[in-house]
Amino acid sequence: MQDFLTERYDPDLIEKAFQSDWEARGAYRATEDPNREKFYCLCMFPYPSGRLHMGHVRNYTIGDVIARFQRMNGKNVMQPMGWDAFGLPAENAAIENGVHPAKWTDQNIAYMRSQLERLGFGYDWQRELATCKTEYYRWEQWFFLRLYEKGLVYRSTATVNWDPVDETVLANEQVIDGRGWRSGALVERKEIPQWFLKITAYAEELLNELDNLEDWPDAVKTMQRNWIGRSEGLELKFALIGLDDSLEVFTTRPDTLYGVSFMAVAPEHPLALSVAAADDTVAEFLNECKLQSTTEAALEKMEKKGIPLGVNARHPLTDEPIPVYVANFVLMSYGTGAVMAVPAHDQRDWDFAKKYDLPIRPVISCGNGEIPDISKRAYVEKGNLVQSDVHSGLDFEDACESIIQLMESNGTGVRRVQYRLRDWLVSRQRYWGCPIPVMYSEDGTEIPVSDDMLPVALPDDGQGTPLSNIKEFVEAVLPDGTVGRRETDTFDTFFESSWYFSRFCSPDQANMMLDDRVNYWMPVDIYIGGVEHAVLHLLYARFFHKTMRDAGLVSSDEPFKKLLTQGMVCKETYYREMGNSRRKYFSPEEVEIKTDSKGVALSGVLKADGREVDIGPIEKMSKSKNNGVDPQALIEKYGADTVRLYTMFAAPPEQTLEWSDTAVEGSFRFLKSLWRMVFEHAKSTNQNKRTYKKDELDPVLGELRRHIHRTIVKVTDDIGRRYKFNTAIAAVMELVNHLSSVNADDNDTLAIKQEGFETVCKLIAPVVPHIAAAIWRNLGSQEDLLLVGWPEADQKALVTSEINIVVQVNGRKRAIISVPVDATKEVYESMALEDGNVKRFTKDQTIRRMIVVPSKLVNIVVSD
RNA sequence: GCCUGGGUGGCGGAAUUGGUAGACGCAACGGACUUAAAAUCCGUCGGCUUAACGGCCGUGCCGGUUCGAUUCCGGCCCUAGGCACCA
Repeated sequence: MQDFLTERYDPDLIEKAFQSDWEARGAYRATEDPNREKFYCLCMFPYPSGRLHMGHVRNYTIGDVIARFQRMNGKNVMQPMGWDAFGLPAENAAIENGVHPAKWTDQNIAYMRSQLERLGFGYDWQRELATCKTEYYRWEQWFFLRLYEKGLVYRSTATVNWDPVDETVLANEQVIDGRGWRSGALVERKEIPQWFLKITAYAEELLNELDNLEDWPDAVKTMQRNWIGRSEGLELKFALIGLDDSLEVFTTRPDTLYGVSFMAVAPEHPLALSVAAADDTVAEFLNECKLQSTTEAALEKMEKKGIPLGVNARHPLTDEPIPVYVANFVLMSYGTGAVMAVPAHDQRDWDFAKKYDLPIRPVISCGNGEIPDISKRAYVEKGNLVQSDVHSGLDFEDACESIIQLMESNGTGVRRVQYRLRDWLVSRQRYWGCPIPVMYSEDGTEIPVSDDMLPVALPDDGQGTPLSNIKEFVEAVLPDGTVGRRETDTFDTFFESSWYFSRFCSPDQANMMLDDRVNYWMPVDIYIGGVEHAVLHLLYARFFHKTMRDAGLVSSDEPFKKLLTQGMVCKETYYREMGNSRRKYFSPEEVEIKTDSKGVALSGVLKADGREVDIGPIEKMSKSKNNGVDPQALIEKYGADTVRLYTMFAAPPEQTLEWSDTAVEGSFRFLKSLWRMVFEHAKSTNQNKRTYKKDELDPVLGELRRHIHRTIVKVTDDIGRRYKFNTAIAAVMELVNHLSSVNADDNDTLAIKQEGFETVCKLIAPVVPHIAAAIWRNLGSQEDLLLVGWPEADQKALVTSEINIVVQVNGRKRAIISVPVDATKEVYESMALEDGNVKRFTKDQTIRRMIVVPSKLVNIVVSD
């Protein structure tokens, strides 16, 4: 390996030299070793979209910093990388460019792998996997069959977005303003049979075990709790007058039962469908509902509408007739698909009742026992019951208890725990996914594919068309020799991403899904990825892991010990209005920004035509907003270390990072000047190691050495405990500034500076491994920086005799004084009172109190 | 609409357990070097005020708790992410 003793910092040369050295040595290969403490460091694997984006760079740099830090601290580190390779974009590319999804995906993987290598990430590439390969997905087909055997899989109907022109199912993102993105046709809701996984069977455990995930962010745990949405209440039947049937509803407010003034069912509810069969007005309303979006957000935001079904239910306590409506805001997929409405005590019911002039009957009193004012809005607080027959006067708890018991005793109701969480719909009507291993006989009977027929491989000739169009795939010979048809749905890609972290432990295992090695590495010690995955991916992965545990494949209860949710990478958007509320977005490279003297962006001009563009809000870098900054260009201009340093320095990992091109320059400048300083230093020491006597340093060098060791403490804590890489880097910069300000060339100074630079090397090695390794050599060390341990602070160097404390008068800072470290409370007080500026503010005043916080401050409370 | 975050100088951010608001960096401005530019180096840098020491105001807005609040509590505004077929 060459030396790098040049004055000029040449990142390209250095980085490529070390990267090929690491590769040749297999420096990041991980092997199981029961005698060493393992550390499994994992970043969410990427979708191979074509090129890395800044979100990837940020994500993987965070992971690499942590992995390198843990390695230097003696852990047996495993950091793998793979590809979440099934998904929609590959199908779109196939349709648009005529290239097969597999080929498109493989090309993307090859290019993106080269980008990751160029960034110097310490991955064990021998463990690389891609979910679109049969070696991977055959095992999830195998495991699906185990779940099928256990009854955790079932088939049922569910709503999809249906494009009536293209006759195809659309993803939510393919529906734009209610129309299909290619055909432009109005999209309809359609019910089709699909496969589900019974995640609700694990709802209780998924909820309870959140309490044990100490190293997960509270925000994520709260989101998952709310998503699971456990609630206790009453499920009860309202008999339908004149029909031999009843309507089941669930309520968390049984105490408001006497206030029910109407009922509402979802448009897909059997009752609504049967009425519609004979009633054109209702049928028309249901058709209208069919044009509504299938997303919950859209359903909640739209105008609440309903129509009476001409059917009445009987109130189970008062026997009164209650009108039944069909309403567009009731979700068939939540609860029973029907609700009882209490307009006096629920705002949405109140709005609906006002609109359709339905009775609003208060049954809950305010604090003082009075009937609340419900003329302007619903009264949603809890309180004592009124106008509720024998239950009047009871409080919330007693009323619920008493009403539930009454309903249970007469057989119209039952106490129930309800979850908001719905079963996981795993079917997708797509080509580029893992085929669901089921066949059907002529009469429609499900026949699971037998293990020895696995994998059910994707046919090669699909070009983004659904599997149902490929005759050779659909037709299959059943075990009894007759011809049946294959299931043509493929799995949701969350299926693949729910267990890849376990497969990384035994990626080469050809005979089993997982082997013993999984229990050495799992659980993942730290899992790093975007906050946008806080609920779906992370909940599915937890669920899947538990089903694997119950199948005896893994021994841990939870897959991820610590979770670090990384913030988005954002950037300004540039666009022009194109009419009918459509916008055309321009990429940052296409736009020139004019700023005022303070650097605030005033206007943007499109380079191509010189005309102005609108500057939009700062948003997550995305294809649709065309506001991505290409990391490749930055790597080529500044090198990987600068890109890594900037992304770690600009913001703490959890926070959104607003991209700034100019600030990158600052990170490059820091590395350049560090390089030059070490070069100058190496020249003046002539590569001779110097020693010094710790006890005989002059005060300036003593302070410098204290700073070196204080920085070790700070950086160790910032990276190892706080995961605040930005402040760790700031602390190193401060130390470097200090080192550069000491310019003598006597023996002691050079020796302390040597100690300082060596420390800087080790402290920044996780962030900028290439330059750190090169500088390390320039400092004259023959050891390999990868094998050098993390520095330890010399406690003796940290000792100081005096400390600065703040003196406040009535909570306002008036002075900073220096006190001996071992000063008593009395010394603090008398020294504080002696200060000149403090005296100005205490003169002619009476001292009421003195608050002393040792080694921090003294607050003198005075008054006239 | 619901759930979860965030709001601090011109900008990114710091202040770790309620104890010095603005570390570190970017931009800007002034100066040195240079034929010139770039690069580099030195200095200034929240607002108002003061000859200076210093003082007053200031962490989205309104209110509260406290000797002391960017930090805790209540209400409001703005903003980002998620909302089950983007991954």
